[in-house]
Amino acid sequence: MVEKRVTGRDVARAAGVTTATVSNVLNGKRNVGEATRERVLAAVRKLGYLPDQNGRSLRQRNGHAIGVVVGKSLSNSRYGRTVEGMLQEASDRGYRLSLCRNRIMPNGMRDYLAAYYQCNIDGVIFMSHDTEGPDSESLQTVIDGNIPFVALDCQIPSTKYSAVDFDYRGGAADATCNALSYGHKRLLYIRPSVNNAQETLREEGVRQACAEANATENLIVIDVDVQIQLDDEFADTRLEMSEDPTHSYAFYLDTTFRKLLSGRIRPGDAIVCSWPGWSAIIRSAFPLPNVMFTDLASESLSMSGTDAFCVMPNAQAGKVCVDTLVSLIEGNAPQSHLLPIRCFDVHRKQIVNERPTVES
Amino acid sequence: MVEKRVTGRDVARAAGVTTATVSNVLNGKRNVGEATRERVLAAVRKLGYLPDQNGRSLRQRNGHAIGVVVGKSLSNSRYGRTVEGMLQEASDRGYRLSLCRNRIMPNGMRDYLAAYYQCNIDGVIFMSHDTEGPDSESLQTVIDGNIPFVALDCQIPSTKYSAVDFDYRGGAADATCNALSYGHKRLLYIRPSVNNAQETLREEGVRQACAEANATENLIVIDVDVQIQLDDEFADTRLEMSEDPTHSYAFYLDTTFRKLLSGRIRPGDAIVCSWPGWSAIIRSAFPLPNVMFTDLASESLSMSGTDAFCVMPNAQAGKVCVDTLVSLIEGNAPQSHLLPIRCFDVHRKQIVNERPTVES
DNA sequence: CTGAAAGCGCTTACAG
DNA sequence: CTGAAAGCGCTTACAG
Repeated sequence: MVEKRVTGRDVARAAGVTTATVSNVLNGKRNVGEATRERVLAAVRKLGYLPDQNGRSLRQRNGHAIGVVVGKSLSNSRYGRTVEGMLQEASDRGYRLSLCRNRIMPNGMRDYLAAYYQCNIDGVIFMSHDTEGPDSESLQTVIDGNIPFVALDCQIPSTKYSAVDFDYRGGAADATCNALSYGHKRLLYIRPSVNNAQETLREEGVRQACAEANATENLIVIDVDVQIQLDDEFADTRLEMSEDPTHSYAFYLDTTFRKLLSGRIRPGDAIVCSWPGWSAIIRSAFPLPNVMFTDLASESLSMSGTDAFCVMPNAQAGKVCVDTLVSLIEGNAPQSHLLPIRCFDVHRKQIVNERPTVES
Repeated sequence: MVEKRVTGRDVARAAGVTTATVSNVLNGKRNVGEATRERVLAAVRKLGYLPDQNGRSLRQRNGHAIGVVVGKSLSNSRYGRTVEGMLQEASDRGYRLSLCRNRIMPNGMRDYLAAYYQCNIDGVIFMSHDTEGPDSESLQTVIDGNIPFVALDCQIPSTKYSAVDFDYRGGAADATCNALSYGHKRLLYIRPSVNNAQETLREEGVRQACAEANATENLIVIDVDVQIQLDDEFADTRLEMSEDPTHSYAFYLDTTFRKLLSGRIRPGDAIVCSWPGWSAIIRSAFPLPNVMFTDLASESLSMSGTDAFCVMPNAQAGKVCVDTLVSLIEGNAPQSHLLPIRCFDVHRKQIVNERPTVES
């Protein structure tokens, strides 16, 4: 596309040196005389030389790029935020971010593994979608091939690759503890009827906090069928494409909550919801006095519809993933990280860092 | 990392041919005898050969990758959705997606231009953030260098590069027309006090629809100061990092709306909001009867707090961008696209495709 | 401290 | 229809 590419040879000629010296000046691998160095740098500036990364990668046997498996989930702002954190950290560390899916290629291999073997990427960050991790066959390939691999939010610890996870249990416990501190009689915990590690841990956290506050008998757990969202990869694509707008997630939830919760919420209840935005929908459907809402996760507009919510450290998770992966690529041992989830109380305007004293 | 890389030479040896033949079989560039072809493919399968893309790119002078400038905006679900559309289309077309920012490098060049000159990417899709496009110097570089370039949502048409834009005017007109069709006395249009193409077009659409319905005297335009969000790149990072949670966007908006709109909303009003989620916040702050809300944009949970909203064709925009860019890379002329924005009415449960008849 | 040369893995004219 | 060879642009031992 460009008429005349500037190459290392052009710079060498202009500076009166060889391409080896140009390379050594730019990469600082070995000592170069000050005068020569200056001449080379001047030529680089003058010609606007930017080394071709393909030649570099071919020779060095690494691509200076990280593959990020985003699955079907990038429209979820949570994952977007995570990728943003990754992007910042990766560019600071001289790595590019290359997006992958989790699709099976014609040869039966997942696309992100193929990208690795094709030397497009030096390692993989696998972002799970609702703690759904990589398939076991791919995981075995990762282990056998010693592929630098970070599993984000997959809840599958291993000594063979790195893992970054969220402390769902602790976050839920803190949030529940905060809710109980307001002295409401009952605690309704509304969770999706899906069985994954995330929801199991959250429920454990809720139960644990209730037990510690001697409020186990006040806890009512309500399961919500969210099948529609989990089954249909293209639910909101259909909305977007105007093909079947009534299947929208929020519309479905609103309808579902109205049916499911009718007559079950009472004034004076404390309500803890597993997923972001649920508080606002339920509050708007059941405008009862003296009900305290908490979401165990948050989206951008969460604050307007709830009294407290957990803040997912998504950007931080992205950074930690990149750090951990680069460490693996450099030959270090795998690490595991468990990131804390903080609960923010809208009225008290503060993070509930430690569990507040219960006033029951 | 991998102990023993499988190379084209290994395949050639196993099949009793030269590397040239292996390449020709895999790329289908020239005719290869059926028997030879079978032998090569068998060897490829047996050895699990995946060609190194660096060697390929170095020789072919292109990287089979597209750069996407995501700026500071990927945590906005709208842009995540767009990237999702790009990813699907790009992988279908054999291109990788490489994330770029819009940062100035030490040499004074934007990172996405550097990536192009380093042959990391074959072209650029520039996703604007609130119709904020590339700086004019970079744009000149793009034009002078004949760099394949697609400006998404930048509202800066040119014959030198491609542009994909949204029909904000048409969407706003349709939505306003739909709101007027309910026969409310007044129409309050609540828009951010920012001067960009997007907001200008939306207001034009609103005014145009009012004029066509002879309702211009019923229109009241209210500007909202959203300075906090536009000024502070890290507003929600601070929230996430627990550094200053009270500056959250939603919290700020809630407070602002309560002050700004106090006493100005009356039962029986129709309210049109420029940005997604505003309807829900305002409705919850002013629970008045018989008020009809419309958002001129949508997020995932929009439906629960509003009566009608515009649906941004984000995934489609992503696909169109990739198609357009690939066409440019292949040497075709630049194109311009204007994507329609549909308005969805929650009660009528349908897309307002054509403007409904006004019943005033 | 610097140069001449080899080679990373691929594709593509050039011969036959 | 297939092979032998050149070369994409870089980095890195190897000499000096």
